[in-house]
Amino acid sequence: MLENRRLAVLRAIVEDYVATHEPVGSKALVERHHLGVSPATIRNDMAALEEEGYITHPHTSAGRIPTDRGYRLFVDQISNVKPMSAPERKAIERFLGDAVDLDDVMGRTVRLLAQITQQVALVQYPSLERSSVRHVELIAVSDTRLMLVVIMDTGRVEQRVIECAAPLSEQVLGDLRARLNAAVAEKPFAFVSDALKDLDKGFDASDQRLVQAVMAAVLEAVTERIEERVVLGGTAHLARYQQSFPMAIQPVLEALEEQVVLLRLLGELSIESPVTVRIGQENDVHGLESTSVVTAGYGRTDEPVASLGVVGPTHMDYAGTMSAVHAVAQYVSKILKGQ
Amino acid sequence: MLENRRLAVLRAIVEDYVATHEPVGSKALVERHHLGVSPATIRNDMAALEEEGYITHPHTSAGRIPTDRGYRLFVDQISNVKPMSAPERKAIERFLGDAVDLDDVMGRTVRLLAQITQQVALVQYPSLERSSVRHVELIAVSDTRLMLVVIMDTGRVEQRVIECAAPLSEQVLGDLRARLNAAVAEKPFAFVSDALKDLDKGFDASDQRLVQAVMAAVLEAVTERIEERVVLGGTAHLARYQQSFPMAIQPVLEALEEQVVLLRLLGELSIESPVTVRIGQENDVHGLESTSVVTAGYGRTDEPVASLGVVGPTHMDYAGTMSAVHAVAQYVSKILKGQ
DNA sequence: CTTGGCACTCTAGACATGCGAGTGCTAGGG
DNA sequence: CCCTAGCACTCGCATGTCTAGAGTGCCAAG
Repeated sequence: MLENRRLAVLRAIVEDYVATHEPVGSKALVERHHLGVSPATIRNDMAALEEEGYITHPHTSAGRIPTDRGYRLFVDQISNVKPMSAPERKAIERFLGDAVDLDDVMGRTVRLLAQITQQVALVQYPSLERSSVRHVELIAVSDTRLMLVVIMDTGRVEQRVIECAAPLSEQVLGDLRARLNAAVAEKPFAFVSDALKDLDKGFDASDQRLVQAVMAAVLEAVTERIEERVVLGGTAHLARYQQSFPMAIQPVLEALEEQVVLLRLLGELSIESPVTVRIGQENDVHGLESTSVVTAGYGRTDEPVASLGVVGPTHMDYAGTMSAVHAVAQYVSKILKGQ
Repeated sequence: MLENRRLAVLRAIVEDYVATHEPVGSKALVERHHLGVSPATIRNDMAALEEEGYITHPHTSAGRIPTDRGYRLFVDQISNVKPMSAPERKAIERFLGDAVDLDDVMGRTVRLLAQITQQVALVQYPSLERSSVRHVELIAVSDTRLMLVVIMDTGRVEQRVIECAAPLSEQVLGDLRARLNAAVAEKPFAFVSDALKDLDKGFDASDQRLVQAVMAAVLEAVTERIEERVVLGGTAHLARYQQSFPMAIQPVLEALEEQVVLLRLLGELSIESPVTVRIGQENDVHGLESTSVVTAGYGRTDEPVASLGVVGPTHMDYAGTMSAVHAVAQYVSKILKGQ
């Protein structure tokens, strides 16, 4: 009973603070939320909550605001991720469904997510997937530089540049191209390594080095954790926060420009929950200590291979954001499966 | 003589204001710049300059700041774009030279430009270029959806999705793929239209619609003003301005998220000058009325086909920014030619 | 045309002050 | 044992006032 009310008080504080962005006092609390007790009682509870580290004072004569720890407890209480309304769902599906290719899907997704949550949206794509090689192309870009293009089943395309010691002969190139395609075309990624094994046998000794370099590049293109793109959108929403808030957006913008940082943010997903939330200091990323990150996995198959999410102030609407992220992740997966 | 000094005064005002970001008064002017006259004289000149609309007062008892028109006059006076130092040039060349593909070149360029100018950098690429088709690939992504991939000589790749009314037959697809490649491979873009003209003749009447759709898509991929990517970097620098300045960055960030806006910004280049500068209101783009944009063209050939630039506050260091933009554009062109 | 002087204007910063929101504590009631 | 009411206290914030200083505009003299 007692513990229950304390939780309710914490929840009320978080909700009010998220809504108003102003420290919330005991009197305002009992007025807005119909807790059946007096302000004085609330004050006692508040003192206890503060003792336990869930809320703080900006200064003595101000109301309370939640700490990171408070938000964490609050978020953990949110069990039921409320679904989106039917018209919302329809709009999302239509908007994403119009996309023409993967880049477009991702571009639309990031805009959609930023729009819905009114925060900065991130989408990472594509992680390595089960698919096969469609076609391999070799292009001589100059005397000693070769461009390798690998087209995947999915329509994804990888490019590599290969430096050659000796000038390239068009004949050898044509030969190599033909054999490469014969060997790897339609092969799933997992078998490419095998398929390439004996490819260099049929070539002159003088061309061996080139052939092996190309083979290595092809293998790298399909097996290595290849270029992961991250797109982001809605950075303008950052500006809104700091109008009413003493949060420096410069370090946030800086962090958001680092691909590596973004990949790390999006990389670690929790297993048990469909939506991962990292609050304030829980992000050990320089510049994002005073923001929260909400992410979810998505993918063509049932186990997620890539992830998307949003970055916002710690005083965000967690329930709404979490459901939006979850919903968008699901719809993107659906779209990808449909293709 | 008189006119000369007025210009000198304007220049001095701009320089001081750019350096300090504070309204500059008559006394400070004569102290810092050794104009051989007294503050009172400067005051008269200032009054004249204000009359002509080159400078203003924030309020009666404050110093003067340049207007957009003042900056314009100032910029037009800058004739000699000062070159970069030798070590700087070396560093630039090395940094850009390490790039592995076009995406990488552009990613590096945008970071470099943002780093040098300490402003927001934009790079647009690639505009339509004189090159030819290397290979065309058709992939059935589902029963009724077809993905078209066109690989260019340059290594650039375009993708299109084609919807088909009837289910696809693998036979027809293979046939079409072979004929397409025979027809367009190695053809410069300009001749693709011709080469495709009679391609649909050899197919069954039932497949005509599909074939024509594919032909149209190929043509579109190579001739239409195809997807122009714009990358941007250094948005964190925006935050710095507004710390010391009452400029809202939200509309700027919003504008920078619109691809269309960016393309328009980068699209219009002046012909006579290697570097284009648009100051304040000269950008008729919503959100960028209080910023200046400095752009330059670049490209594989001598006539520029794409452009890059920076967006910054109107009180930027024009001379430095212009030379940086110019230099980077040149080095990018050089790298592209070298490939 | 330039210069020095002078009166005037306006802002930024310092300082004082009253208000009000909010707290903590203590004594009393269910 | 927990809740409630009341009360004194603390502080930040907004407001108002004042002053110093920077800068201007104008005028008369060189």
